Amino acid sequence: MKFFRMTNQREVILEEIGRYKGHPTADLLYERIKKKLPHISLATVYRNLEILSEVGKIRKLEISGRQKRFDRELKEHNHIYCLQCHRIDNIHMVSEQMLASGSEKEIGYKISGCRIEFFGICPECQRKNKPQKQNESADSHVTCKLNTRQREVLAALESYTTPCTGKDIAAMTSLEAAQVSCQLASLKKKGLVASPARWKYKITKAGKDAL
Amino acid sequence: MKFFRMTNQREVILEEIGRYKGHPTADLLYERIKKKLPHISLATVYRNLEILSEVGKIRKLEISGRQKRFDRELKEHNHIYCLQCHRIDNIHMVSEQMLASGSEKEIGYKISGCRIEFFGICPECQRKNKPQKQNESADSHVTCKLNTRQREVLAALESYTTPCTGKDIAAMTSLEAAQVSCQLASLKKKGLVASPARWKYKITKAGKDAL
DNA sequence: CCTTGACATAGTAATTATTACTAATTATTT
DNA sequence: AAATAATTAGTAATAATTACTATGTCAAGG
Ligand SMILES: [Mn+2]
Ligand SMILES: [Mn+2]
Ligand SMILES: [Zn+2]
Ligand SMILES: [Zn+2]
Repeated sequence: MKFFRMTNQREVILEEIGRYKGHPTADLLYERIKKKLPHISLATVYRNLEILSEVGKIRKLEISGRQKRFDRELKEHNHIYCLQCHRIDNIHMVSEQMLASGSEKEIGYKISGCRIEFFGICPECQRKNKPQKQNESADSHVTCKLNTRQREVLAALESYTTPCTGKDIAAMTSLEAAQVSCQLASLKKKGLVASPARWKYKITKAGKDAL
Repeated sequence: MKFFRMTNQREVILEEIGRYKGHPTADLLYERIKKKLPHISLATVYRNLEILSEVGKIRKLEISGRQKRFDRELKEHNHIYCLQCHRIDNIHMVSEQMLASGSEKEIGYKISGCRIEFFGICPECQRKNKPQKQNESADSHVTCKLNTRQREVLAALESYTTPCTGKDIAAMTSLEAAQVSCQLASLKKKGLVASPARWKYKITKAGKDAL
């Protein structure tokens, strides 16, 4: 494992976040830190803000579509931001209560919405994470049924909701039309694609599983 | 008001989002649209995705710290994304229910968290939005009590939680130390800053209001 | 028809925030 | 002290998005 050194730069960065009320951006902090460490580099500030948030000394705040911000407050809390001036304030209630009650008065915001994002590990990634020992066997075992061309065709089909033609697929992939129709035929035989209408193809449940 | 023309480019963009299952990014859509309109420009795709989401024909999805994505589904729903591969899926329950019940099985994600962001208009912006007619009077009325130097000093003080010295403020602003101490004295007389200890200054409630 | 002005476009340049790279520096372990 | 590991400043590069510019399209109104 990697050893974490509390360097002078890191101490000053931490101190400056602590001194600052609110949710400063990396460049704002840089401007301030420069006053104390005139030779520090912006890259150092960025790198250390990242590292400090990884080791849990600060929190990284990623508000959608905006610059990252950093937070000295480690207690669990949510945030509210202004659509107009983009300032960010703390909020200490949970969503439902919040929206229901008239407690918006408390912080003075006129609330127009709320974005909720869950995150975690998707089924595919969970599957990918499991096998660690059988590197080569896994590869040869799973792919023995699908060659790269078939896989490419299947992947292309998977991303469409409506049935599409071989030409469509050829356009989406690096394959030629002839190659595509050849692969489609073979995939259809295996039951991985279906043809709801002449020249129209669509991935099947089995096809999705095979991917 | 601005007139919205449904151009060919816009039709193709809309159609391609509709055909695509999931939450495509601008560049992915561009790659596909190019197959149909080889001369379209990436800037046109970006511009129109923005406009189409403004007029409500699609939804813009801004997942924190990542590329924007677009969604043909207009019904109200939330999203879940994978920390590892960054794929995004729909989710149709509300936060609390979701986390409580074991319904994560349903979508197969291993949920590790949830980000909640409220947004709206902050008190300051609400205030700023009100006066529209008295442009010049507002300016002269509010600022008659605070000159730019005082305002600068006050703003610097406001952003600190701990009391700080005149030197601190001088470092943060474009002002010289002498100027700062002169302004601090005058601000203190007006009750806009307090001095909890010799050489240490701190903004007062009145000072915050004056800003 | 022909002009006028609003809207849109392709192509490109510029911007912004962030990350990657590199050689030098500093701290830690042997 | 020498070897190793972590960190740094400075700079280059990247990625996504937006701004700019000259050109093109279209729908009235005379
Ligand atoms: Mn906070
Ligand atoms: Mn969706
Ligand atoms: Zn995943
Ligand atoms: Zn605001």
